Amino acid sequence: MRAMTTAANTSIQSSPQAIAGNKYAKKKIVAIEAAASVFADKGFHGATTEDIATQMGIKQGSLYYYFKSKEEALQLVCEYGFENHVQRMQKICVKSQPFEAKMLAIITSHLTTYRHKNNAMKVHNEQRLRLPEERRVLLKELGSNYRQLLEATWQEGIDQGVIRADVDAHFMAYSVIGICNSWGAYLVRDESLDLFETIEQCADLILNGTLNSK
Amino acid sequence: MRAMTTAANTSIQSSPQAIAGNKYAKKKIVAIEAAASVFADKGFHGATTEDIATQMGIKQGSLYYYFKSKEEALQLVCEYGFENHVQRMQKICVKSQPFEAKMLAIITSHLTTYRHKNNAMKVHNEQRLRLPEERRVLLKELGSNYRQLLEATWQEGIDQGVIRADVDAHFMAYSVIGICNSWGAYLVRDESLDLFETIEQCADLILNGTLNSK
DNA sequence: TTATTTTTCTATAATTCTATAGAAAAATTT
DNA sequence: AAATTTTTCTATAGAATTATAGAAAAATAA
Repeated sequence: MRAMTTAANTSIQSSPQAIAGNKYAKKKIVAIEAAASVFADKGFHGATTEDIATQMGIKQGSLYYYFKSKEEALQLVCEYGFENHVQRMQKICVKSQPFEAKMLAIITSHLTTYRHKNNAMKVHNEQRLRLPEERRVLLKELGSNYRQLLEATWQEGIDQGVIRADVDAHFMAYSVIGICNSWGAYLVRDESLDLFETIEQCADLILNGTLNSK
Repeated sequence: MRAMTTAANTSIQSSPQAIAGNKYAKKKIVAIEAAASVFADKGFHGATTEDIATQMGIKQGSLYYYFKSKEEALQLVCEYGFENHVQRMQKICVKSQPFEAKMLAIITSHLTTYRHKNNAMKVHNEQRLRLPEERRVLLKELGSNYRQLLEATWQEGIDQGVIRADVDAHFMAYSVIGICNSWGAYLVRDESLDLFETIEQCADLILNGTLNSK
């Protein structure tokens, strides 16, 4: 059985993750979250590997048991922050439901992600461009996936006549992302901000605008 | 006359700026813009003083003729990027004009600033928190000034009945800033984006929302 | 308990970066 | 043209940082 583990190990992945399985994997997540918190605070270049190690209670050199490099750490943080987010988006968009419900779900998902995995999402948005292209392949795919889903949803709304015909789906996709990211950053910064009130206000702004229609 | 210059110099300000007057001041702006461009690209900690010097065609050590430190460079870039912006905001808000015209002017000013002083504004928004508190005194004042003006404008609109009574002026102030910053960043990134179309679309979204009212 | 594996530690090589000092070059004034 | 001032350059001290190697400690399995 040990021989088997070792075999699977070298053939599939030679990382300690594959060897030790659960325990290592769990602490690696702790490491990713520590890195997320430090990167969110100081930025990628402003953060040191010592900061990250200290945050998780180990010494600087020991960090390299979990990351091959500081750059890899940033990559993992970004992917960790963005992956589930996109999956959730897919579930919302696939489901057949009225436009307004969909949009509310999208905004809720986006802002809730900030509240939960706050640091990693923040790092994804603010620091991912510090990564070289090679390390952004997955992130790019996820990102364009996300935008496409959002844009298609707006087009649906237009086609159904729920949304004004002169609205530009592309513009709105970027706007929603912009609004959510900007309020998301506030949500991270200020714990006292009410999540649900913010969600409602964002949805109201995006759908109804602000003019007194009477 | 030389004696006088020297006197004025030591009593008021001992910087070379005060000594050489015009020429130095002009090249200092070149230095600030070079720093802005490099900081915008690589972030404060990711940028080196060598990058900035190279950008303006001088050697690393010579840069210190214009900046006392890299940190001072960031401070000057942020102030340079934000100052005129806030002044313009004040002019718009003081002038008595209908709410909708005011809001359009605000958005136009904000996005136009990006197109022109693009890098410095971008650096102000993305990198100013890398400065220690002491260096952000002026920036903070400018920022809270800006937000207050914006919030007061929204309150005016509500009081006049142009804007729905249930709209939150505070929320809207932050939202406008968020939308403008996010589209501003796109404007910097993508030269081909049409400025005036973007302005119109932003205003339309903020005022009318997207729902088909009929 | 002993052996093995996993995790952390210490120490350090190698590199990079900021800031300074003093010399050199360029520009300006006398 | 000579003297003075301004601007840039070279060289470098000193500090910080990443990543690695091998020893030590802790945890797990035999």
